[in-house]
Amino acid sequence: MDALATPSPDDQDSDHPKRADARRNEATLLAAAARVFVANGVGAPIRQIAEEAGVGVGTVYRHFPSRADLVIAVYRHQVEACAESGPELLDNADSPALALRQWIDQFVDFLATKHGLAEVANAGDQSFARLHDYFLDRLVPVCAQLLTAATEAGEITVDITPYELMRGIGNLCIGGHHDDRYEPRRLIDALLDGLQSPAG
Amino acid sequence: MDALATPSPDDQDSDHPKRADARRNEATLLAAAARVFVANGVGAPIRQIAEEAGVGVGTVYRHFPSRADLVIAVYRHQVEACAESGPELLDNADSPALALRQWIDQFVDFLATKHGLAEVANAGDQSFARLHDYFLDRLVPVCAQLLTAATEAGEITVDITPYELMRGIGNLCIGGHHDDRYEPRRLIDALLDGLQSPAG
DNA sequence: GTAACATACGGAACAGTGTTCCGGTTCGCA
DNA sequence: TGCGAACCGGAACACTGTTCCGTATGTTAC
Repeated sequence: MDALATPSPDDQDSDHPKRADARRNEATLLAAAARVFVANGVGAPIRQIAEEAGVGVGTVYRHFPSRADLVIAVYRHQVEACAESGPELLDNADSPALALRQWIDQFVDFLATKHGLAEVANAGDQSFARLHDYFLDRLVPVCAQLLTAATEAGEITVDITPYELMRGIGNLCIGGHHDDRYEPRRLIDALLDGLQSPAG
Repeated sequence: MDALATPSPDDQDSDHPKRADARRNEATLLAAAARVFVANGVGAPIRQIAEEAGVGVGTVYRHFPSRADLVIAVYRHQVEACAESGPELLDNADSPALALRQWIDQFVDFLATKHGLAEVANAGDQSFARLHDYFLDRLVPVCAQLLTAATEAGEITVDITPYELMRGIGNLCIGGHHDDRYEPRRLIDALLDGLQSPAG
């Protein structure tokens, strides 16, 4: 769980606060990475991010030991927002199943707008294991809550684990950009229909 | 289309038949690649395949200009078999929808047993574009036939293109091994249920 | 203000991979 | 047997991730 505790800009409140230049560089790196990710996807070379930030590669690795840590840091806010919107949607929607659909829709939006994020977060790529885990640890519980509510309301009739559902959604989003013939949302809708169908 | 015509062991019947050593090496390479793919997945280093075959890397590239060509050659028979079984299943099954399900089940079997094939065939990996195209060119028409039949029989009520369905199935299979918590088939079943559900 | 120390920086260097290229070898044919 | 074409092997290049260490900088104590 807390293996996922990633350095956030404001946890240098220990005995030895970070040096000013270090804090500055971390912020610069986050901004540079965000720009590069938008332009070239989350798989962009580390060197490119270092150059964009005007620092050496060593500095990148010191702040973010793995590329996954960098990606997590860049998208942390959005993932948190997504996680927090779950209970909210559950309270406000007309039905739990609807809330689940809205929540998933939001998640798909997030994945779709991040060039290559789904590919890398869900595929077996070992170097992104931490990213994979972060997404799952943060979002599966939320998904579980929505899924349970929908099941208890009798709206979801098929047995499926929250983990599987999240994986499935993530997988379906792979390649959703740069191919007009493939629109993940249609399949995701069908999948959710299937979970609600009494056919079994 | 025929941009996918891949060198098969027996198309040197042109004016300049391949030399004996070349033919021998191609066969050796195919066998070696098959072994390495099973052991280390289809993403294994080219050097490893060359070593396993006892040839230089240059030889690998001469016979198979891209890694995708090698993968295609290794799995060609199975893909062909899958493609050919489509019409057969349609003839023999109780209903078109059932035939579609059986066909997809077979395809999933194929993907699941090939270590990392789904990852590489469906993800955006540029160097595997030919593999992606081969799968699609060969299987989408078959899928289309089954899908059309099922739709005309009124068993499939949701609008979806064969291309999208194949992509979706392939995507869902990603990461299906080495993770007991994720069983693609459950989601694929749900997806197909969704396509059949009148809910829309 | 400055000395001394810890911290952080930059980028060279190493390792693994894909891909190309070419000198040398082998095959097939006359 | 001799010769040209086809083929082979692996060195060499390009690109990427990752580590390491001499140097520079910020921070603190005096």
